Amino acid sequence: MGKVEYTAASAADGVEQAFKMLEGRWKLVILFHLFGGKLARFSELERAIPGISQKMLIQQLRQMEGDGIVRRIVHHQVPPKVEYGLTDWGQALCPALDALLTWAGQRAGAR
Amino acid sequence: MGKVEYTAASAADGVEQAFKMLEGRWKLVILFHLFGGKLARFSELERAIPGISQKMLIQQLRQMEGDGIVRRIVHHQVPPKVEYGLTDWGQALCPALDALLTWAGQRAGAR
DNA sequence: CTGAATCCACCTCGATACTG
DNA sequence: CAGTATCGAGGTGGATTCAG
Repeated sequence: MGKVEYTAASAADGVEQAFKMLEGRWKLVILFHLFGGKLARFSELERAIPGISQKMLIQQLRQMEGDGIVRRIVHHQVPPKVEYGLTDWGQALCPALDALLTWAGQRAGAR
Repeated sequence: MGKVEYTAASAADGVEQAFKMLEGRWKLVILFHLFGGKLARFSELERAIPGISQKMLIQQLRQMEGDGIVRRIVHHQVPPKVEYGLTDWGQALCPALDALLTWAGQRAGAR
């Protein structure tokens, strides 16, 4: 494929869209609980993330599902059982988040 | 250097703090206009970023200044002249933002 | 030119209670 | 267990006006 030139504006656009998908009080926290291909049930996440409400949990999950980051696995049975995991594209977030973590860490070292 | 173990919670914490510094409707856009060590005056940024208000511009700049991402260079003269640029730490953001851009790009390729 | 100060509409989030 | 419904407080961004 051809080389692509990014203007400041278009690059900002791309990153901004990516950012929007990860914005929200709880998305990152949820994401980290799902990294490594781990699956978690709704109630497991609820317990694993102190302070989150059901409303927020389901809302953030739904949005990320809509963005193609998270996948939802429904087991038709009683009592209901639903598991959440990352899509391949969701897993691909790791390096980016790692870079951010590195950046955050550089602050302490720099002063 | 020593190997560091991150729990899901602590990693989320670090990235979340980093994220908070970049959150906001305009910060990324501003950042991209400052990458590469470029300096820009207040009014230049205002013109370069259509749709932003003075309030937002100064607000986002101040916050990033407080976070140590942006530096403010004041030239004492009339008429007033103030330039903005990135700190070294701010420049170090590039790889992280690049990773995010890559990730965003992978979506189109995957489907 | 740079920036501070108001006023206001909107959206997000939290708490609570309820349903299949 | 998994999710929905509703209400209200607070924050955020936008427009406008004023000041050094």
